[in-house]
Amino acid sequence: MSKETESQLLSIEKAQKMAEFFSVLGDPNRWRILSALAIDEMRVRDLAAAVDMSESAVSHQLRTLRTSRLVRYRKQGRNVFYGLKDHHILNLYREAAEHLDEPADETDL
Amino acid sequence: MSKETESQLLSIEKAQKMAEFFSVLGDPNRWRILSALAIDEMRVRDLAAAVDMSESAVSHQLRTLRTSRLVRYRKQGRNVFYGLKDHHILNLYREAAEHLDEPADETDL
DNA sequence: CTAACACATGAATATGTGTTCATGCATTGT
DNA sequence: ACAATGCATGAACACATATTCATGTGTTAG
Repeated sequence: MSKETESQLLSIEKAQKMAEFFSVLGDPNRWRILSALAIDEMRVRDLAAAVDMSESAVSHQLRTLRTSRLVRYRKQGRNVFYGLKDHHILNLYREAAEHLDEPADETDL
Repeated sequence: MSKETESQLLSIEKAQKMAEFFSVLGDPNRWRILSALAIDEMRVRDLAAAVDMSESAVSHQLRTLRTSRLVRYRKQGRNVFYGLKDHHILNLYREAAEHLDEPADETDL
């Protein structure tokens, strides 16, 4: 699917990596966290309040998001500020939103 | 995050829909199936052979992909030909591949 | 120094998900 | 008509994953 070798069967390894990445985006609370961070940088504690989750749960999810390089963080004293890492997440959101907005036709049933 | 209302906290419902959609792309075998269909339209049976899965497993996955409107199908006698539905899947692939190709920096650990 | 605070982490539990296996349903060939 | 083919589906089981709870680490306030 890359520029030159478009449309080849994905290797098991590459398919696995794709799946692992998209799985990270397969959780509603992670999307809520990401959307909150799209507004502004935030501390874990404020993030937890914003999305109505326990600080522990948020911290666990942030670890996942860090591993996938979707967020960055910055320590300042005993606070840790998180923010979005790059533009890819926004592009993925837009692309998916477009797809979801398309009307369903009969063949989908 | 839409054009005008960029950067608002995602509602639980919208976050849920996003997550559901991305979850579909969170399985390696579904990516293998999609990449096979990117090459050409295919029957279930050939698809199963191509990705080395049982026809039943492929059929189950195709159902998921149909529900998400990622594939279309066309019946011809007792055969059913599946194909990619639209361009979004390719754009999502490219965007993710770009992200995965970016080097990890120290703050990710 | 000590207590409180902000966050991270590990273990355990509950819930979700993908495959297999068995079976069902059309359609085609003889 | 009957058997075989191609695909779909439901139940069950195995495995992954998200939250909670308890605890640990580092930092600031008193």
